[in-house]
Amino acid sequence: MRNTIQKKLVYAAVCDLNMHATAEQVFSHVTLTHPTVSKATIYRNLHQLTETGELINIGTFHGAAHYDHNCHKHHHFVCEKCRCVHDVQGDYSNAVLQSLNPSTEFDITDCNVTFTGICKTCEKSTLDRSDARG
Amino acid sequence: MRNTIQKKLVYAAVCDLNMHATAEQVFSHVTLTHPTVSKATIYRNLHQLTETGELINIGTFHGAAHYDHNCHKHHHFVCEKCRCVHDVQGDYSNAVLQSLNPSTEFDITDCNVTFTGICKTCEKSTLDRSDARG
DNA sequence: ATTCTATATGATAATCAATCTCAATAAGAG
DNA sequence: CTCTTATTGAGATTGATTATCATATAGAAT
Repeated sequence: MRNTIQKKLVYAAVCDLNMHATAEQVFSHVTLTHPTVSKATIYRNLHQLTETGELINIGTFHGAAHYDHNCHKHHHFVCEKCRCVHDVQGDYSNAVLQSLNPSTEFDITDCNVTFTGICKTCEKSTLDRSDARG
Repeated sequence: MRNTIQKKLVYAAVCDLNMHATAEQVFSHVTLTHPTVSKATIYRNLHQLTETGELINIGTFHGAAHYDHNCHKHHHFVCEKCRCVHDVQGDYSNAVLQSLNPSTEFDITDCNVTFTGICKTCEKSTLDRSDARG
């Protein structure tokens, strides 16, 4: 595994963008200063950095994956309207895993807890619109 | 909302395929007997049936969505190798939600708990391969 | 510093899942 | 049976990601 400048740029972008960036956002950010970096390189490095544990891949169930450089245990909230991603502090995975009956069909090694709902921004804009209607 | 034969076929396919089918699998199954049904119709009806609560959309974080006709509260296990989906009985969402500190940034209305690991089939084939190597 | 070689890159095509478009069809109310 | 409107089929389109492959380069060995 080589420490290329592209890899450093990808990692730096996820940090600079301050949490939860998509591959597309990383691509835009990197190409601002290094216009020749390929999108494939962005994806390849996001993968590699995830495998080495330097980044976390946040699956959101719909659309693009988001990436997080905050690798201490925590969870995420995904807004069902705008699909923005926010941190939820705490570690609920272990509690769930400990209360789980062991399965004979498969070896459960982890559990993903993702919170959903509506973020304050979307909630506010909904209220604004219903106000406007009467 | 009309009760078209296509909608019945889609629902029946998810049941016949016995849990966790993808849109693609539903399409293949339906077109066995009704070759003219369009893929768009499969997707449209899977959506509609999910909205009415007759089906559940199982997000797996990677690849296609799976659909489940078992609508009583339960969770899912996703194998990280073959990405097969299995049921995990119980309802851990409420327990997690109740132990959660209320957020001021967003209204959390639900939480998704998905278990990951390696299924017995994949585990066995891994062992077989390492046996073969020595 | 120079050479070497496997890994990484850039450009782009290909794939995969899902959605959109729109004329034609058909549920189901009247 | 008629009418209205939701639904359909076919295929184009989008969006996210992966694959391909000749070229470039990181880093180890000289």
